[in-house]
Amino acid sequence: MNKDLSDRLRRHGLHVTAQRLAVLRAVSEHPHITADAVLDLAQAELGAISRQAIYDALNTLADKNLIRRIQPMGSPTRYEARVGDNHHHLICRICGRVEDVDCAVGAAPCLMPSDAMGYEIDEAEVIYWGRCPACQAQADMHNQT
Amino acid sequence: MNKDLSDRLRRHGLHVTAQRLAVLRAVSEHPHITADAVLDLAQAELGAISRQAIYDALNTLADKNLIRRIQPMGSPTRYEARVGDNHHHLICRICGRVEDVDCAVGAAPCLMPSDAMGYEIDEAEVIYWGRCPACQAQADMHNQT
DNA sequence: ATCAAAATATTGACAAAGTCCAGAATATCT
DNA sequence: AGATATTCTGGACTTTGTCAATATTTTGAT
Ligand SMILES: [Mn+2]
Ligand SMILES: [Mn+2]
Ligand SMILES: [Zn+2]
Ligand SMILES: [Zn+2]
Repeated sequence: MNKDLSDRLRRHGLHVTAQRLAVLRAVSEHPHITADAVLDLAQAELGAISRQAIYDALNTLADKNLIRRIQPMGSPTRYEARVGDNHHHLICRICGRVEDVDCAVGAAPCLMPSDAMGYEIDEAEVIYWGRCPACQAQADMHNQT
Repeated sequence: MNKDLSDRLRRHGLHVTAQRLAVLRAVSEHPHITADAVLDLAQAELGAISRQAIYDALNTLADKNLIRRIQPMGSPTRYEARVGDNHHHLICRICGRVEDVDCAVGAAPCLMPSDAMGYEIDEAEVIYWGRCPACQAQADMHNQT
C-alpha cells in the first residue's frame, strides 16, 4: 500500500508528497510507461496535478535510482521501477510492444565491451529490435496467396 | 569522390541529387552527426538547402539502410554511415562523446537474448554509458584535497 | 500543536527537434 | 522529350520537455 511507497521515498532522502506517491505508483504498476500516461494516471488518482510536477517527480526518482529511464528510438522516454538488475528490452518495430529480458549471460556481463577505451562504464543499455509474435502473424495473413 | 557516393545511392534505387550527395557525404565524413550539423555542412557545400530536404534525405537514406540512426538520451538523433556490422556505442554521461565499439563477442552475438519470447530479432542495439577519460580527469581535479 | 526553513508544486511562458502541408519549380532517369 | 521523383518555400503545428517566479506543503525542532 502507501506505506511501502512512502518508505521507499523516505529511505532515499525524499519528502513524501501525494504527487510523488502517485507517480511512483503509476510507474511501479505500469512498467515502461510514458510521462504522458503517468500524468493521466496521477490526475485520475489525485484529481489534479501539474505536468511539471510529473516531470519533477520522474526526474528526481530517476536521479535517486528509484526508477529507471529507457528511451527507444521513435518513442518518448519510458520509465520503470524495476531497477538494479541491468535487465534488457525487446521491442517490436511494428507495434512498439516492450518486453523485459534478463541479462543474457549472467550478472551484468554486458558492462564489458570489447574495448572500453578508458571509459569508466556504469551501464550497458541493450535493446533488441524485432517483430513480436502478433505482428508476425499479422504479416503472414497479408502474404497469404 | 562523388562517383562512390553516387553509386551507393543508385545501387539502393535512389535518384542521385546534389542534396542527397551532400547529406550522405556529411554523414560519411562525420560519424554520429546531428541533423543540424548536417544542415550546416550541406549549406556550406551547396550554398542553399532547406531543412526539409535534410530530413527527407536522412530519412530516405536511413530507410534504405545507407545510414543508421542512433538516439542517445538527452541528445538529438545522430546518424552514421557505418552500417551492417552491428557495432556498439560508448557514450560519456558528462560530455556526450560517442565512440564506436566493436561487437563484444564476435559477429553480432548480441542478437541472442536469454529468451526471445517469440520475437523475430533483427538488431541488438547496445549503448555503454560511462565517463570518458577526459571527464574522469576533470572530476579528479575537482576532488583534489 | 506551532512555526520557520527547506523542499515541492503550480502556472504559464518558452525551447528543441521534428513533421505536415501543398502547390510550384526543378532535376533525374529512360 | 516525357514521365516520374525530388526539392523548395516557409509557416503552422506537435510532441516532449525545461525554466523561472510564485505559492504551498512537508519536515523536524520547539
Ligand atoms: Mn524493463
Ligand atoms: Mn557508430
Ligand atoms: Zn508487434
Ligand atoms: Zn566525457
